Amino acid sequence: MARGKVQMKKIENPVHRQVTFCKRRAGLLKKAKELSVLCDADIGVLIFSAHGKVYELATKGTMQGLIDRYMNSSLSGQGAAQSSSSDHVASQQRAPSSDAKDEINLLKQEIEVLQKGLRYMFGAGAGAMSLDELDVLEKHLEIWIYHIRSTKMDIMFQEIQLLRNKEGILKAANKYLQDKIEENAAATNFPPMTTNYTNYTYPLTAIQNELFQY
Amino acid sequence: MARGKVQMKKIENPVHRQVTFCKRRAGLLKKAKELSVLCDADIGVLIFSAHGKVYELATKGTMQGLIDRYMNSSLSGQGAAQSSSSDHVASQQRAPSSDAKDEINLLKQEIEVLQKGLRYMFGAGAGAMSLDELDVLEKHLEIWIYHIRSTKMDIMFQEIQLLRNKEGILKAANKYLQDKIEENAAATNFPPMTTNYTNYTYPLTAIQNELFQY
DNA sequence: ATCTATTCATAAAG
DNA sequence: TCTTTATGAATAGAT
Repeated sequence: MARGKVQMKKIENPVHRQVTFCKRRAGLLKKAKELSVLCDADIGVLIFSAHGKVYELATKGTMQGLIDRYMNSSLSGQGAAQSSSSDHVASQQRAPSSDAKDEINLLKQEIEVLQKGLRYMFGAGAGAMSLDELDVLEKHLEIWIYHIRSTKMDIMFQEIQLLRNKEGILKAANKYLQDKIEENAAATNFPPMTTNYTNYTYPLTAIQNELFQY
Repeated sequence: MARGKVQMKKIENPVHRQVTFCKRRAGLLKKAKELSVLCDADIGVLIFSAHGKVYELATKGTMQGLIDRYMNSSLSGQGAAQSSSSDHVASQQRAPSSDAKDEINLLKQEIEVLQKGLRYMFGAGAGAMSLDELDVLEKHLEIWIYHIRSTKMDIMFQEIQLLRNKEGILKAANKYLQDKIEENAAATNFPPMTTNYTNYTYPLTAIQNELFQY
């Protein structure tokens, strides 16, 4: 960059490091956006600062959406992308159209690993799995758990939304009915009748008030 | 860049677009690694090409690990994010109904305290931990994550129960009010009034029937 | 993939 | 943090 080539190691001066962090973080996110727009790609960036803050960018939808997509693609893409502390490396395609045979073979391999894993879990084949196989198995289990949790969350959240809607409609209906009763009471010209009506409606109002404080 | 300023829109020529995608993708990942090294940050990058390929980079651990970390941090909702094409937003609180809200806030505080503790631990004892100690720590963290997740589940489940109770009581109250109206209608000796009442109650009954089929 | 003319990003300073 | 500026990096277009 400017005024001297930069050394590729951690900047020791905390002030310099912080300043550089801000600048380069902004630069990185800008580059990500540009790549996304220019090349029609969807990009997610997660940055965890040393101090624990999280910065994120999702060029399409939400980060959660991109994560879901990533999880799904790594289900079929398994081994390829190792990324880790150095490389990028692309993983597989998810499109079933082009290489159906390859995909089938991949799935067969996957099933084999998983069957082996199941045997391993039940103690029969302890020691029979290689480290690599165990890595694959671990990744699969993580993804499975992730999917299960995510699905559970979605279902529960949907149910909560549904119940809230029901509640709103019921409250409205209830209010409507009450108004009708009061209206009728007002329309009636017999004082004793009015008293009668209020005796019926008050308890309900009380119930409602309690209810809606949750 | 070179030979003409680039327009910030999708490159229409597919060949140009592909070339630029490769170049800029490499550039972006390089920048991410640099930022990670220079500023001691942990970065994850996910790139979904328009053709469905997935490219990833995780500067520390695995992408799965970074995702887990992201999920947990967005649970405690600190959010210092930014994002451009749309947003970001780091806090995604979901089921806040007064009761559950308090519990969620409590958990958030607890998580924050624990995160501070962890940062302290890592900062103070980095490099000083043995493999066995790290194993113990890892196990603890797993258990911790498990507890966080199951607590989230519990809170959501409680909210569902609460809403179901509310629903039941509201239905009862509604029925009671309807009965009152019908009772009044029967007690009234003016035919036109009776017609009036039924006109009011039928629509509501219809609403209820629809509702309770969910 | 390689080359090169340009624009871009940014380290250091204010 | 924001601005300025000198200079190293990234890269569009061509080969």
